Amino acid sequence: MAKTIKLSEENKDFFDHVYQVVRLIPHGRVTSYGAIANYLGRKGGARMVGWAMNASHTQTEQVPAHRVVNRLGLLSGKAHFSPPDMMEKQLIAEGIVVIDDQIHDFKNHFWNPLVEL
DNA sequence: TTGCTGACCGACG
DNA sequence: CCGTCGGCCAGCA
Repeated sequence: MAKTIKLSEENKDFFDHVYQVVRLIPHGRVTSYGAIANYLGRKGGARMVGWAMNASHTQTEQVPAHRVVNRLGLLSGKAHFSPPDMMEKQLIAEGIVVIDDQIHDFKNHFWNPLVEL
């Protein structure tokens, strides 16, 4: 039976929640998989965040997955973009310095949902 | 159904 | 510094 649909601004589904958080990343900022996982309560579930990103292309809404990197500021997921250089290109277009697939001053551009939200 | 993999992270030796 | 292991959970053969 159709019970109360809790579809509010916050969707309780992990994947959808990940997408929403990623979309909230400000322009010119980046975050890490672990930070998102931690924010969602899946402290060790950073892999799931990456998995969600992999499925992000299926979403109608565009997901700025290029703003999500690993905790080292390394563009670990760039190989999943097309072309792979797209991720780096997007970041650079937002004023982020990327050297050798690594974000320069990563901590300076880091956006922590635990703090910002 | 089981078992393995995956855009990760942290701990241990 | 490097290799290895456990944890988290979804998708697929």
